[in-house]
Amino acid sequence: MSNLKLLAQSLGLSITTVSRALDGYSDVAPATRERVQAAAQAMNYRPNPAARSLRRRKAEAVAVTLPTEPGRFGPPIFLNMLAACGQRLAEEGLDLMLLPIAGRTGEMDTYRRLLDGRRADAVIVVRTRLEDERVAFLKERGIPFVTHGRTARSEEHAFIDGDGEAGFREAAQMLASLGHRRIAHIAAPQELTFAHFRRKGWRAALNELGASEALEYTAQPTEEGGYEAAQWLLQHSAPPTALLCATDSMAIGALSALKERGFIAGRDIAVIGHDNLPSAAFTDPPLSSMEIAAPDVGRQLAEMLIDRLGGRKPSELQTILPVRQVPRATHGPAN
Amino acid sequence: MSNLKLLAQSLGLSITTVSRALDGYSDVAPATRERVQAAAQAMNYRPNPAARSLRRRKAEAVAVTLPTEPGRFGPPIFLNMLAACGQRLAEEGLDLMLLPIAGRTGEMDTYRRLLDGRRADAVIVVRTRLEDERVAFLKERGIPFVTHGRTARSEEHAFIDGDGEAGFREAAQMLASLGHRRIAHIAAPQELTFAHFRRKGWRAALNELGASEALEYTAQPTEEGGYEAAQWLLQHSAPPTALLCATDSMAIGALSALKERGFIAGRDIAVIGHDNLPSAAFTDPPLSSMEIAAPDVGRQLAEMLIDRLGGRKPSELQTILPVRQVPRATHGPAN
DNA sequence: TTAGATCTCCAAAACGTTTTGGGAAGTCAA
DNA sequence: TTGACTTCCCAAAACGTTTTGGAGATCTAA
Repeated sequence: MSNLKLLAQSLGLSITTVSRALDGYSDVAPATRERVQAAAQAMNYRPNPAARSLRRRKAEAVAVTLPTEPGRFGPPIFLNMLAACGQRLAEEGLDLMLLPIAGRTGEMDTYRRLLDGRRADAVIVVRTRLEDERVAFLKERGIPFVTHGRTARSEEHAFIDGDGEAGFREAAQMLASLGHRRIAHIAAPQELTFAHFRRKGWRAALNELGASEALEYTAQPTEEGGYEAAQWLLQHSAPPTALLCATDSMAIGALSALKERGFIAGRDIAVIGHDNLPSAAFTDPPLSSMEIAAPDVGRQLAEMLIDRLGGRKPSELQTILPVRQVPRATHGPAN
Repeated sequence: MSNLKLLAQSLGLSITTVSRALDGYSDVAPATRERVQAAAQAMNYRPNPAARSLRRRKAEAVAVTLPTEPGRFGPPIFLNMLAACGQRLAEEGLDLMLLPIAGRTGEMDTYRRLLDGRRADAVIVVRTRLEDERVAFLKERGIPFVTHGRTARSEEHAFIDGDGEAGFREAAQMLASLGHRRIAHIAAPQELTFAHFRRKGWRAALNELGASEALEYTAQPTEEGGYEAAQWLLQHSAPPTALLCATDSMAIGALSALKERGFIAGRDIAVIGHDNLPSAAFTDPPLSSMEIAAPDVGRQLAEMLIDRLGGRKPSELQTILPVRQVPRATHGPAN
């Protein structure tokens, strides 16, 4: 409603001085600055964001693109993470834009539109794949970005990720120490980075243990996928005694398949998931899981974006967060 | 990168003409228009959004404010709804901004900042309460908005909502027809609109049935809340034979409490939830639930916002979507 | 043939900031 | 007293659109 011109008039100052006073330049007298600040407060002045970004040639916004295609979208906590991220960004005057994209094909179109149109100064890339063309595109254009999850070329860009590899290795080792020898993995599609690392951790543990066979089944990271995988694994000639699942959603599906066959998880067969979903504590039996040990991934993500926009180098902005085991009742000893 | 000036120069036309040609005004010759369009395409021209909204005095954006306070945020499908909404808005050239807000107090501050700063042309209000100060504020300021969920003064504003009342009435009636007489309700806090209507539907059914008592317990709409509620209800002197839960999350918590007491849902006691969470089909036994019968709530929400921005009256933009029962295995007959 | 209507086009003025390049006092040192 | 520095302020030029208010042609009707 009110703008710099009005403010300047009412103060008997020039627009320039008012602007500089509010921006904290040193070339305005302390007394004037205070006068200006008081008036701005009184008139409830807020700089017009459009005018500001037109002049500054910055959008003052960060975009996160959401692949909507495969129906479901990641763990439910995801929105909370975005909210936390947005909250921190807001403190810096940055808006968080949600950019949904149609299919895998439309994805790059959206990116181009986004960047040709200068609608965002930086981008958050989620649901990263090992070979991710979005990352390639952003790097080529020189747009600052942070990925949520690593890629095959992580050393070249900023990212934040949980150490799924260590988590799964640890979980598999624990299962082994409980006497399990046939520890199967219910994997998510391997082009997804998180799936790749979780599987890798499981494999590493098996290798260390000198396991001869490594039973696994890949499915969609949903309850359906986990159900299907468990069914397949259980009808194997030498069925596994433990199921290490890429996600809690899959683990919940697996639990359902086990129940159908009369197995009791934690007694007849061990099950462990990842994500520590809110409902994980309320499955029957309560699901053993693991989770990123940091309470504020969203905030850290925001912090990295801010640093990146401030010119900090990508190589200094690479965070791998430790994963903590959340043992419950589905991972008893082997029989 | 390229702008109207460059485009105009390369075509030997004025900026005005180029602008009007691209905007489809009738005062530019068809031949010229085509020439301009071709050139724009070739130079990959995109209007600068900041300049455009500065001049048009519109933000070309819609904001949705996310209460982050009570930790968890609504059903997991919520993000998908937002994505669908954003996708439709994008077709109209509108951005979707995520505005996280700290506490209930910070909420109004954020609204003020948002609107004084002209950062959004319209607002989506989620997690509505019956008496919602956000709605009052927006109405007073005359900002177009659509609420996701009704309020006590719904007739005065645009909203989209599921018919939870009918859904819960129907569910209670079905339970009664199965012989249940003590149908308890696990309620969510009644200031939340959805909770109010679901409870209302349950009460209506009980009244129609001439039930003398109406057992209920209110808790947070989480698994923990449902667990706590079920525990309380079961130690009643005349315990219920059916639990009608405000949300699936609560129902999942309730299932866990039942299991602990050795009850089998669907045989010893009936349980029904609402939302049809992805995991509802994989609880043990699979959870009977209900859901909004429309596949595209997000898109409809976007459509209403667009209409509202186009000047359509709120009274014409009020959608109550039917709720469909999703019967599974937790609602057997009474013993 | 001419007055008016119709077609095309355009110069210039916004929109509200930030930033550049000073300018006018006042201060200090010599 | 003078010249060089500071200190505090400002006019004007961007930034890239859209919109206003015409101006020249060309066409139409009498």
